[in-house]
Amino acid sequence: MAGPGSEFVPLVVVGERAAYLRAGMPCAGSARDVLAEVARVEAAGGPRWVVPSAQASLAPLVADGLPVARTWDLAEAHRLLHGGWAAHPAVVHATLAGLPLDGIPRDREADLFDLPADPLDDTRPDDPVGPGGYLRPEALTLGWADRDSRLVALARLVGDLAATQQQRMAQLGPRAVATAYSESAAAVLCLELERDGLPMDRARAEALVAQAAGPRPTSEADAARIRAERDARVLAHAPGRRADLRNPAQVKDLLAAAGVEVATTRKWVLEPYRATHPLVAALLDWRKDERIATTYGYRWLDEHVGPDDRLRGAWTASDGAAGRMTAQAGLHNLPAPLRPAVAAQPGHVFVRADLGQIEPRVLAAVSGDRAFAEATLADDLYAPVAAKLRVERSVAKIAVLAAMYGQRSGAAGEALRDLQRAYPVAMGLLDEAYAAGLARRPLRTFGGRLIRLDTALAPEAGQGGGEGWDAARGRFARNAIIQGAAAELFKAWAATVRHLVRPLGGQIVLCLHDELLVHVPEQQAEAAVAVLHRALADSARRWVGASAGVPVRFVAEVSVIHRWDEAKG
DNA sequence: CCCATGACGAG
DNA sequence: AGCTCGTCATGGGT
Repeated sequence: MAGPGSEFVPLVVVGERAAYLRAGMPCAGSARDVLAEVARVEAAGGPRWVVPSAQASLAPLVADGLPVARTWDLAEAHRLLHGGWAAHPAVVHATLAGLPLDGIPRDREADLFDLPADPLDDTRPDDPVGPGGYLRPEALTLGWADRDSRLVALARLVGDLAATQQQRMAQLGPRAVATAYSESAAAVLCLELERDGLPMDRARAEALVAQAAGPRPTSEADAARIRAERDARVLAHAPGRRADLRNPAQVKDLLAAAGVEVATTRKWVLEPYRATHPLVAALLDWRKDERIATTYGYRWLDEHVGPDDRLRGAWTASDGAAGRMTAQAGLHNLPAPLRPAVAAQPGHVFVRADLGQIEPRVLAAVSGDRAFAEATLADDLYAPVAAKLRVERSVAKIAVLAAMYGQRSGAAGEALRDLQRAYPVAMGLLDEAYAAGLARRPLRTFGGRLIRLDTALAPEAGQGGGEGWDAARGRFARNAIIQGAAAELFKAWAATVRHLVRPLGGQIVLCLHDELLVHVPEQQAEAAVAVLHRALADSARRWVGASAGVPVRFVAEVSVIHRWDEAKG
């Protein structure tokens, strides 16, 4: 008896029409009817729904609150297999058919007029693949898919494409297939994150914005006055001079007149001068406030925090580089001073969990370095590394990070050489990645994601650039295999947590590279804490899988809080 | 109006 | 340290 999810069911939604194909039997019709049927099938222990993308096919189901459990996402699978971000169905199809991408036909009409076609027009064939072998540009519009037979043909094609992708994944190994599952789940999670938003304390947010940006302006003129006052507090330290603080060149001159000569006015350049002249300190503080005033101010609140006090932004499951999740509306770069405004709803708490020392632990896993894997058994991985290298912990930490990210400056020198001797397998993997970057040779992450280096950081392939760009590409490659693998483990963890907290009435409300924020009724807090730990153990074990010579330990710090700033800094 | 750049927030 | 992302403001081009 096949378990849930072992059955693959292609599902396509085009405007108001939809179709799926189960065991060769089509179900097609109005989107409302078909999706109601999908919900019933899902509730009865669903199959794995094969979709062109979660965004295109599952958005209406997610909007209705259906917790779609298992999917195969053609777009995410494509990004995994072939790298980059472009994953339109036409791109997926052409790639799998071995056709050049620059031959993909464009149909302006389909873009502009997404309307049902004339029902008497029977001149167009029912094959979604056109005469040139490419997917018809109009195939995913109602202009073409306006009748059941065509929707079913489309679903059949989607199923075939997924089958081909699976074969290619399987050639990469079982881990790549598992990664395709969790990447697909992440794409659904992205829709849920966007639907549910991040709970906010609006009054607190307004107060925090006011602290940095002043009171809410009542008019354009009022706004200008407040801005001028903010500027004046900096310019007071440079009497007799005028400068536009938003113009780096003028700021540079202003600083020079005060005796502070800098090449650029970047924060990390100025920071050392903070104490040398009060102007520098005032300027740096001004920039902090200005950031909140312009980017995270009242307009941001009004635009992105809904009437239900939830902060919402669009999410993507994988960026074009190493495959991390991204979010808009400032969800991934909320300034620390605003974090107290992220607050659980009454009767609820946040369970916050973040992965400790995730990148070196991932390095141990993906390299299979036995000695380094042994170090992961410690709560603090750098302690055993320091002991082995006979150096201070801080030195060991800098050396490990330098190895992973390709530091050029600084003095990690001798420790780096010792690191090479102590953990040759892990360091060798990093060196291979660096070499691949130099040679523009593509890489794959542990989970099978293709890291393309022919286009990355290339001014123009072949010409120019020089050593600076080559080395930058090397560092990018070195970092991508770690960052990318960490993103895969993170998403596998998140997908597991998503399933396990639902019965508790909980939901993931934020994903932050190595951190999960789960919103849960307070009486379920302890259960959720246990879930987060268990989910990590399970997903890490599945993810590391057969390569486990020595087990690699992953750890999560989990805390129950009411406001986001409560847990450790 | 588009686009590159500088600056900075987060991990 | 090094890498990724998103966002805003400026200023040089069209």
